[in-house]
Amino acid sequence: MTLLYGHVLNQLARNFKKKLDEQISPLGLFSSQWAIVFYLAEKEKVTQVEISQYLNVEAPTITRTLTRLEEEGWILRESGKDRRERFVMLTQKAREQYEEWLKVSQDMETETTAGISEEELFIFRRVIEQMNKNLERL
Amino acid sequence: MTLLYGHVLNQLARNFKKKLDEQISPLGLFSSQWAIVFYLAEKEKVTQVEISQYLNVEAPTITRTLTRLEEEGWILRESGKDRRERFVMLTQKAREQYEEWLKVSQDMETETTAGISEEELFIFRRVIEQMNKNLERL
DNA sequence: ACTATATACTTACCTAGGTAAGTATATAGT
DNA sequence: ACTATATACTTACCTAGGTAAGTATATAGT
Repeated sequence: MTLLYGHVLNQLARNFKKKLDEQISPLGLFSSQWAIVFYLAEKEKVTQVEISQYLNVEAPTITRTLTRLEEEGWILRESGKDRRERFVMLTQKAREQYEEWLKVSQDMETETTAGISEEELFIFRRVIEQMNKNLERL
Repeated sequence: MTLLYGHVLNQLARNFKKKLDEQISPLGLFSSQWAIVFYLAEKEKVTQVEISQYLNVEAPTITRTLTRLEEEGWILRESGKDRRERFVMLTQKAREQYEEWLKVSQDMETETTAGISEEELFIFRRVIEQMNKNLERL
């Protein structure tokens, strides 16, 4: 019995993030910020809780990252009728940059999956899904 | 074309780390510290560069984590003849705890891979390896 | 032997993940 | 209606990843 899966998963996730940051941070965003922007582009207007649940990241982390996105002018926040909530949406400026960010990040995905068959990728995704389910139970 | 692999990889790696931290941090170590301790247990005495290369983590991060391990009494550092180097080794105290840490982390691996066939795990590892190779080229 | 370069590590500073506890508002139970 | 509880977000503080630049020592090229 060896320790393996935690280790290799952590390494690959870090490699991916590091390379994406190299590509996308010169365009004004870090990869974790991009994950939020990508979600907002589809959803128009969401609460912080929705972002937190979608990304599976704790609320305080989301608060901090949104503050940075707001300071950079990529998002706006407004309060709803439920005054505990804050709605988040992309600015026009962010929408103008969106295609460029998307291209960089799609290219990363294409490069990453090169030389791997559809069948292998399918199993890869299934294994990840099963592992996530297993971890939820703990 | 969707963005998928970076996202799901990041999520799974975080889930794994979070659960392992829940289990192992009450035993006096965080999961990233455990990765170093696990390596040291096999290697007896290594330089920081060796740790950095093995884990594929930048030197400044290793420096910081080793400082914490030293403060907690889990490792010792001594300088070699090449006075730029610092050799790192486990303390007796750490060796006494080792089996307990190992058990927790092996149990995590077992739980994580439940319900996944050997064949699927084999392909999973191969895909990860190929993705790492692909990313190195970027 | 001398100087430029390389290597090992550190310092300073950034982002991003986490937990624990706090504040303000909404909801549920009576 | 009133009070206890739940919800949404924030603040404070910890670990861990990164880059850029610094220090001290070793090595290579002449």
